[in-house]
Amino acid sequence: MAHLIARVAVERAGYHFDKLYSYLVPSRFSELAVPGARVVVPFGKGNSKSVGIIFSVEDVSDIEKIKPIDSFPDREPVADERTCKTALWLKEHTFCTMFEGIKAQLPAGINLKMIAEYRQGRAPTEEEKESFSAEERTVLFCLANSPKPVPASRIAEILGEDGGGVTEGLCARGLIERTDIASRTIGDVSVKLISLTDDEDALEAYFSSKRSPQQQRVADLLKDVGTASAKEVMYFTGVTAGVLKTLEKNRIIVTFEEETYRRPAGAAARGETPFNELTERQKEAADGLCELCRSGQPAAALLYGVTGSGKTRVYVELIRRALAEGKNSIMMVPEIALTPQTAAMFYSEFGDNVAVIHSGLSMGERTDEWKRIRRGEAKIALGTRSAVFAPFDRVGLIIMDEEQDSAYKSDANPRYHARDVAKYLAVRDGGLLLLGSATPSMESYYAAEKGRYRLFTLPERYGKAVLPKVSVCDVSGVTNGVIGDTLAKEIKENLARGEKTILLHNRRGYNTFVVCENCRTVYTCPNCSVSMTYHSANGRLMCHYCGYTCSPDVKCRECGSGEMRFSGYGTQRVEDELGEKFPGIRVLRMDSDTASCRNGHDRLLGEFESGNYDILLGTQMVAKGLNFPEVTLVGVISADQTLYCNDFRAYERAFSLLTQVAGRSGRGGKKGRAVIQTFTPDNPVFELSAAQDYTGFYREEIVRRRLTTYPPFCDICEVCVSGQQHNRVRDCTSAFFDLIARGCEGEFADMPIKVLNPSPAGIAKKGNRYFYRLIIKCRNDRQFRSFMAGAIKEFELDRANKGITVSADINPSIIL
DNA sequence: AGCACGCCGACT
DNA sequence: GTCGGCGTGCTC
Repeated sequence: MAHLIARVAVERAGYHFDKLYSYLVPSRFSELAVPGARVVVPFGKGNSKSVGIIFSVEDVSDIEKIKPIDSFPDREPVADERTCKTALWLKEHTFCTMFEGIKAQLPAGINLKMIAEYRQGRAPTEEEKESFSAEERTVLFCLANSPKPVPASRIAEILGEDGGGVTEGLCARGLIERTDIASRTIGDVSVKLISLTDDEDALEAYFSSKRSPQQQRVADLLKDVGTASAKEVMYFTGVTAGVLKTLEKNRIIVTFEEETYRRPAGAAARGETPFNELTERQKEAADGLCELCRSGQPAAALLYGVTGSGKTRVYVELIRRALAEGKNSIMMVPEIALTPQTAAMFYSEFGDNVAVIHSGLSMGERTDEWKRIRRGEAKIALGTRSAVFAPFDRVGLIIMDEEQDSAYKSDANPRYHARDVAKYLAVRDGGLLLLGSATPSMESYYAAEKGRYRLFTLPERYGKAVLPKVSVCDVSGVTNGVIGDTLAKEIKENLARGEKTILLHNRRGYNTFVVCENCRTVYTCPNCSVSMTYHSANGRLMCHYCGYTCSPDVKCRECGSGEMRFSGYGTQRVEDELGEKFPGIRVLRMDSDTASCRNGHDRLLGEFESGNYDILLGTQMVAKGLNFPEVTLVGVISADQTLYCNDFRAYERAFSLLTQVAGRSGRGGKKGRAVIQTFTPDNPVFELSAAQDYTGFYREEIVRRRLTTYPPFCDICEVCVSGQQHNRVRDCTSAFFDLIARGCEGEFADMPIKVLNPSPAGIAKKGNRYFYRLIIKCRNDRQFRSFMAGAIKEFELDRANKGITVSADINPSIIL
């Protein structure tokens, strides 16, 4: 007799034992068992429940050792065969598990987690009643008084930190019973936001009597910033969730789930008509690209257009033509550029044909948009990196704007690059992949040069806009602050004329480090190997990596001296300096401290655009994608951290950043200026970016890359090893190094590969975990990937490496 | 990772 | 003679 068997990718399978597991399909589920369907299955010795995805279904006669599927949580499958295939592709290329490969393609929030619930079991005997511990009594009492099963998290809450040993013991004796159920996770999508109550009288009344300094700090912070996420509030004030709960109970703070931006209704977005006729050059590019797209053959093209040349105009034209032919399009932009304005622009052009995939959408909205694509109701997906997984059955056109942007590379499992996924899809569906940029990545321009991508160029700025005048200033002599004479003069001039200025500074906080006057030791975070930053907003020292905060009254850990000097400039201190040097100046500061509540970013930009501000001061986030015609001056406080950060892509990134920043200035009719401060004004990067001379930069940089053998002349594979104990992590990294060396001898002897010596990662300790890494120069082909997959499995299987985590990242965006 | 099985030492 | 240590192997 034949039995229906499902081959399932199981969530709880680790990389080295990740494969399809067979499960019996009970006959009542036979209709539901199709590829892409989600299932709950027993897994492992303890048969604890795990979520899984069916990859295939088959008939088998021998069902020995095969466990049955527990249940189907959904009415219809969440994925399909193509999703499964792409998952296998992701596994091959990024060393993730099949389930992780599936999960990456589903909208966040659709995910199920298995959680344990407890209910009362048999009645205890008299002797047992005598012998219960206090904790056991608590648990039993709680379950006896609850009509519904109690989730494990609740029990953990009641018992404090524990919960594990106690419940297990009771379970084993049958006094309580455990069930695993699938529950929708919500936490990762919606954000709990907090603000102070509107009732000012109640607020005053509450704080008129003495309250704990923790509560006071929370109130002060919220007075300062208005609204912040619960996480941020804890981050800034160093209080725990309990304090927030108390305040909520007393109605001093209100909490709410963030309502993110809704789909703007139709064309109501902006009054202007954004799209004029195509220029001659734009038309040429659009025609050529359209032809590639129409061919139905896989193709890749690079659209290189200087800032302000109207690349977006070409994208829209292409999408319009693709749509006319009934083809689906994916339009990707870097996270920072996906603003409600961008979305509104596409809605007004394409109406309901657009689905937006954005981390800012609520779980429901995101799933809805995803479903509209799946049902074929939307033919254009607009979004960030994850939009590459828009569930079209076939995609004709994929556009990546600012393709060099590092946001297209995922730095969590699966560590994919959207560009690589897009290539895979273009080949699969016979589509066109279009990469657009004013400063293409070295890899892409090289490919275009070699003829692997078709190259299209937009060499002129659109309309009347002219290149800004760029001054590069040596600030090595500047002692009173970080704003040099030239920049100060230009700011003053802009103030006098009533024109707006953008200032870029890459460090947040007030003082970027604290150092002992006596022994010169920098005060670092106890959990991470980074210096503590002083924040004036809350008067505390903060770690920007793990969120640890403490009072600024610290003593040196080395010599015990209390003489600590606060030093280094963050955005908060620059803000102060501006206030001192230009009395009455109106500064809007934008960094992750002020912009990290959900719509903070958009809100601040809106305020700058409409509000009465003279200067927008911020970190990276002010540099990209902004388009304010009124801005006539852009200043970079220091270009040196970007330029000299020891990453082989530092020059490329600096060039891109400076070119974009300079391109911000003078977008309207007026001529713009840019001031770039540095200690090394002679670096050729400055002159090249000032002239917006990308090809000049490319020609210099490509020589350097060739000489030092870096991409595009090889691929980089970063193996990251981490764990709790420093010594073990170091030793296991060497072990991995040896393992690779041994592996290279036999079947892989002819593989081009160069393994650099193991070294501590740039930030060697993060949140009490130590990180080491190995850099491998290689050629990312099938042979190398199968070699690495084998090496990782062997490493994980070896008991000597127990408790150590290893991950491999091909062409990571940043090597620090 | 997480769990059960099994083979050795310390204890009743 | 038994309880429990953790080394070893497997996950349908």
